[in-house]
Amino acid sequence: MLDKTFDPAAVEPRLYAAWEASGAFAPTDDPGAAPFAIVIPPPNVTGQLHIGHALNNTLQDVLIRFERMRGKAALWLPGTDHAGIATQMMVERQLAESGNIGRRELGREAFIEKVWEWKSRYGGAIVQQLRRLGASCDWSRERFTLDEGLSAAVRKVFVTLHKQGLIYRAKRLVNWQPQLQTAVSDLEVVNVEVNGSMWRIRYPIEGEAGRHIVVATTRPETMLGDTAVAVHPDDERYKDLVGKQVRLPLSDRLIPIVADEHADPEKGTGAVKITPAHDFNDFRVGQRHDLPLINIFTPDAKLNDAAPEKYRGLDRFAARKAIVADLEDLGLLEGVDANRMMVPYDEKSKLVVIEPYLTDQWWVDAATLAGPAIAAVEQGRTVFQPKVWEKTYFDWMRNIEPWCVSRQLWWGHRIPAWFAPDGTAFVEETEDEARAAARAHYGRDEPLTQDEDVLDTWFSSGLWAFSTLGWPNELKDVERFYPTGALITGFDIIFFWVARMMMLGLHFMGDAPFAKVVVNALIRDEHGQKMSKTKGNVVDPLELVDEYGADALRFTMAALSGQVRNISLSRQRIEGYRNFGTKLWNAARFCQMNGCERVDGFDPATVKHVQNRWIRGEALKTWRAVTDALEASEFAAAADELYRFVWNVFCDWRLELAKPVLAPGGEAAAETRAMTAWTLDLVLKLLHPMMPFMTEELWEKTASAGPPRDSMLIVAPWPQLPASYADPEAAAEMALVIAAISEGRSVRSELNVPPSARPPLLVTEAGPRERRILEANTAAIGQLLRVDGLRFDAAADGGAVPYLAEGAAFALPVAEFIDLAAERARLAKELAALAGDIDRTTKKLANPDFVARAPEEVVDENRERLADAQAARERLGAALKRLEGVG
RNA sequence: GGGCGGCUAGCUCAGCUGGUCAGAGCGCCUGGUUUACACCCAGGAGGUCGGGGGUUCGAGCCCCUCGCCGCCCACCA
Repeated sequence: MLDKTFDPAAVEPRLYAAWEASGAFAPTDDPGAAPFAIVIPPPNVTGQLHIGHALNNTLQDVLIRFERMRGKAALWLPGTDHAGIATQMMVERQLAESGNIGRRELGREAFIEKVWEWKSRYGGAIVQQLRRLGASCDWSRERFTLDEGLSAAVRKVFVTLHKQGLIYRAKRLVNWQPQLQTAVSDLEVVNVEVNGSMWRIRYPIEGEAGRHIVVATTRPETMLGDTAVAVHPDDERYKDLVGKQVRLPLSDRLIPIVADEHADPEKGTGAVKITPAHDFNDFRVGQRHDLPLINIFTPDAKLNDAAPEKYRGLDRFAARKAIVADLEDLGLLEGVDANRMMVPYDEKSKLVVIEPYLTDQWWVDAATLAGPAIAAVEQGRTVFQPKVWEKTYFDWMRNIEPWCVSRQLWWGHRIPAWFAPDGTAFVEETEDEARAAARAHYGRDEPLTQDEDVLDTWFSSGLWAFSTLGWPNELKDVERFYPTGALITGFDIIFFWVARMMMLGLHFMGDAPFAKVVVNALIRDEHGQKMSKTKGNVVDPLELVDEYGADALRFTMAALSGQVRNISLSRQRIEGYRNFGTKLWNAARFCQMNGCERVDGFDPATVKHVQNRWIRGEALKTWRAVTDALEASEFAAAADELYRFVWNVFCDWRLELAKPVLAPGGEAAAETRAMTAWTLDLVLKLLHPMMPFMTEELWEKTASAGPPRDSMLIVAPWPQLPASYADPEAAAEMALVIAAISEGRSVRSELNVPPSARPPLLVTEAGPRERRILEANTAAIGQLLRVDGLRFDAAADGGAVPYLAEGAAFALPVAEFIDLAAERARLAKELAALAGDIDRTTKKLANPDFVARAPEEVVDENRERLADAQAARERLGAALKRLEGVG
């Protein structure tokens, strides 16, 4: 006998181990099986499972379990990302905390050794946590972005793109992270609005004593690198100054006043200082006017030797203070205003201000690669779900900038470029090849040194969809599983990851890496607030698994996944779905107690009893809805349908109505038992992708009753139900029964009580309402109610049609009439509602426009509704009158 | 500055191509425990679908407009 509740803590580890040991997670070798692969969005090795992972990986698992049951060669390929910056920062911080020497003192090799050490110790955490969720990944293929195979892919891609001219080295302004002293990409910069100041500074005009031009700036320290002042060509105020020079304060350099469209007469003073080495706009202005670039910063953003001596070595913010003070002393500070402004911060720490900085870096020509990636989505070869994200994708892709892929870090893929003493770079997959290339170039051996830099983490994850399958060395699985079936991921990495996978996948494989991108919303707390450590509203998915079980969390994730932008998660919600599991568990328990065992060779097509024909049709509908929903990756729709079917159809009605049928001596009892067991089995299968543990457990627990199970549920075939299972007649009849019973209060609680033990009955007379209930329903609930006036007429098919003689005495459960006043009020209210309905419909039908112009079926529908309402009014009116008599 | 999304019961949200669309879960109120389930059952209260205009025989659902809220992008001195 099943316990009263399911005990996830006891069951989950055991079942997971059994699944894993059985090899069920690996794709079948059956050559006839259609391949279906999902590559996991690789979490950072340093990561801990958060609620977003729980959502994302639950959906992937639902999908992969579904496709596996459907007989496909389903592969869910797991792995982790080395996460260059994040991991390096974390290990560095730990070194600092434990009082070790820093990275630089340690040296590159020793430091990387430390990181690997750290990875081997803690890197397994997140994959273990995925197992707790029930993720059915093929762990035998687990990958890491720094694995040798994936590194080979990185080298090959880099070299190929370089040879194709799509990767190049260039000296440009980059987003410089001065603390880590590395370049970062545009995406790794976040702009934050802060309170700043705008200083107005007088730049004296050379040769016109006492005259000056006032420039406005939020970053006065950069004036040390100014090489011009720009004004708009049409700006009358400054027209005569164009071509003249100013004497740059503090530096005492002469710089020109140039006319450039960039200067906006509306902004600041209309005159803008130009610092080409420290501002992206000024860089472009500088190029137009052939201005020199003066870099005034060291890599850690202190002033360098290009600055006047007194400022050298000062941090940029200290320098700002000093410069403002000095300007004030010189009487060159015209004023200062408070200013709300956007300041670029480092996306990871959100603490370090990013500095535009002139360096040599490697760039990917993203605009060229973006073309096919845009076309693939335009042509629908890859679709985003929900579709609104396509616009985001297009907007970014169509305005894409060159991608800076080099990072001045140690943890990552070292760039396969070797420099000769003259600075020439030889980009090859191996040092030997580089050497050979150099020899060919120079006609002799030259000493080569490899580029110190590593690649952006997203460069290697951009290859994930095919590098994990073995490319470039082993193509068997690439051929089999690429393109993958679907990518399920969060919207926050559409640019970082999805876009790059599209570009690189199309370029190297010729095909988009996935047919569909399912984009998840961001999970927030129950009030729609973003989860954050400072707010203290972060929920740990593993705690939720401990508390409610993995199935409850998974089902919650699936059910909430329909929310497009934000998902509000509350414990109540999870509790509700945990309760759903318990409900199913108890339904199974009920089946067990009532001997509803699977019967060998049982064919639902042959059932006779109306309830059984009905539930067969309902099961068909649900099977279809769930299958369609999962096929369309509409996880929420599948979850809702199953919730509704299990609770509101199977438990509320099927099992309740079956109770009298299952009573000893019931004619249809055997058939009903078999049908109930069959339905439960179907539910277990349909629910398995979302609630794998409980369903597998029930599958196992019901194995001994009936014919033996041939396999675990995880590899059980997805059901195939014939359309002929539908039975409109039974559906109509049962709809009537359900409606009738619904009208009678407490009838359903009566169903729980054996006839002999029912409470006292009140004898009354049959009226239209009671007749309707009983006549519609005799077969199903006849034995519930003691009926004296029940008669039977011969039916055309030889059966018997029950009817209630007018005025016959009959009995209803006393609860039905226990509160006559309430019943009267209810009827009165219903009548009022009907009156409104009748009124509205009558008016509608009286409207000639409506009758003439609305579709025929709509008009007919309204006519029917009116007739029904009028009939109901009569019926209810009579019932009310009768009740008044009784009261 | 540009773009996108949202504003539907106390809360969190469903409502697909305009014609039972005014819904669900939770919360709240009332009543109910002899053997599937109190993680339960039966019932109830509660919304002029952000405001205003328009199109239509008919609009949460289409158009215009206003108002909030959120997100993304952007070089604004």
